[in-house]
Amino acid sequence: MLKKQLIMEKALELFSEQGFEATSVQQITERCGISKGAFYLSFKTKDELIISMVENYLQRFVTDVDQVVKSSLSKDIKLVEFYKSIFQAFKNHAAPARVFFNEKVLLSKKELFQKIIAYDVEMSKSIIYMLEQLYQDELHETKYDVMYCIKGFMKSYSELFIFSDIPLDLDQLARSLAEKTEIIARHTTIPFITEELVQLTAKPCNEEVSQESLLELIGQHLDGLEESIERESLELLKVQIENTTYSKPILKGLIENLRLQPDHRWVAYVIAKYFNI
Amino acid sequence: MLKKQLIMEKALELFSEQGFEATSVQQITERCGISKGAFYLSFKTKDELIISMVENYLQRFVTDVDQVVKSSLSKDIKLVEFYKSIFQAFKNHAAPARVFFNEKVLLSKKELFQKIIAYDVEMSKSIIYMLEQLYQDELHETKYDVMYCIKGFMKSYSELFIFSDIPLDLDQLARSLAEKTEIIARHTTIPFITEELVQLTAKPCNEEVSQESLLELIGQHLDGLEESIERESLELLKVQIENTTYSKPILKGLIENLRLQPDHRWVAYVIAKYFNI
DNA sequence: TATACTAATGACTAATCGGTCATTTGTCAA
DNA sequence: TTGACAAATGACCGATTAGTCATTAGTATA
Repeated sequence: MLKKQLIMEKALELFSEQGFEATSVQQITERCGISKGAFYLSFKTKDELIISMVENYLQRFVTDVDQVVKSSLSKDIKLVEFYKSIFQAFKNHAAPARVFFNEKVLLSKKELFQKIIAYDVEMSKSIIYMLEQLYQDELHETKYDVMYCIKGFMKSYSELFIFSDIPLDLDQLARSLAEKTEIIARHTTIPFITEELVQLTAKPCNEEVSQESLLELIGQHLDGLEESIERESLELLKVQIENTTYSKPILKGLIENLRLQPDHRWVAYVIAKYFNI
Repeated sequence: MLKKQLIMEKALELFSEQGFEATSVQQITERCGISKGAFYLSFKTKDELIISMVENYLQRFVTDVDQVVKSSLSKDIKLVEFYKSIFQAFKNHAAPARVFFNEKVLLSKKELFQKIIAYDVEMSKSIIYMLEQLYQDELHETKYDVMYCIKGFMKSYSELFIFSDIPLDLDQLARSLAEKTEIIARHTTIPFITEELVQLTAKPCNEEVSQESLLELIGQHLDGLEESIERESLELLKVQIENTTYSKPILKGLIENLRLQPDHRWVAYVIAKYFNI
């Protein structure tokens, strides 16, 4: 789908310049050099466009970071590489960052809110994974606080990339923040963020996932999905939802199959939530 | 002006629910129980409303914090009280916080952008004042980094108040963050944020680079720069600024020569901006 | 060349927007 | 009761919006 990509790119430019609500479909199609009708061949509504964009760009950001975290880099340099990859991403993709990290209008649309939260949770998990790897048992109660600090560093320092194009030394920035993280991790004694708190913020809308809406979501995903492990997993899960049979480990495995493919991460997240996994 | 206050309050509710662009004047007047005409007796335009609101709420937030900073509290407790006042404000005024700290659509309106930046600068100044008071000469080069960390803590932890209404122990939060700040201040050795950088972000980025200031900057760089490709490039560029002769590709090449050397990256950036390259 | 089919168009609609202004309502002193 | 003045109204305006659909253009097959 080349057309879809083109629209997303140009729309991104406009959203980052003017904001989502203030940008009209007309403007988007003009910048693409296509007709208004052509837009609606690619996306059913304007909302569908922004949803696709969130999936496209946030997905990439989160998985990029996760890749560094899960890489075989030595402990000495992992933290530095972690920060370097994050700010490299902010530098190269300042426009999407501006839109998705700042435009919280998006949060008034429930579906998007959930999705953005979900990606934030993914990011948190990556960071926690890294911290456990780096410090193992040294961090007990302060693990989640260190995670919050890291996210704070990201938020604060990323503004340098988002609101200006001053040339910055990424290496030094990464080393500087790695040192700060190290210091915080080694010396903090007063915890505040508990595991319980993290779980609470992960699902602020304690809205239950209804069986009906979940089956519909799965139906949509199955459409236009060719024969594959993912399809089979999804079909098995669908049966499972209608009539419980398998045990938790099997379910978890099936969901994990889906999670590997970026396109299915969201549906995997929702199913996991439904089964409380 | 009671009517003005009423409108601002109700508008704030709606903005925090739906965002600025997505909220119509009609909706505001309906919630206020007044007519559309009455709205325009208080505010000339919808934009004037949001500007007034920014002034009203951000003003209060910044001055509240500044009051604590400038107070006669002892060093031991000042940091804790600083954080307590900040999160107290976030707790009590979650709605304005949601609007003004997250809705960066506002930034597409130039006048507002400048104003919000101005308040951010005020906040930074308060924090720096506090750090100088607390640590005096102990912090040399890392002063601005500590300030960025504090702002990062604020951004990260404030989400707990903005996106949920979980009951939280403000005292422990403040003590926890005060400890983190203390640790960072005492142990950081690798600085990243320089005074120059802070001044740059304080200025609106669209500012034209004047020929005069540019020549001065180049002059500074030429001093203490021995004979080299970089020096020659810089001298050629200096001549070029005073009297255009070369074509764009040549200029770009000369600037590129400078960019390779970290020390000259900044001057390269400014020159590129001057020539619109 | 004729046919069949998809991709693309842009005039069109109904709704909504920010903003205006002739008119009505409410409140005084005389 | 009247007249004068300000406060408040809401029908109305032109512009703009998201979204539709009859029509046309382009392309592949027969």
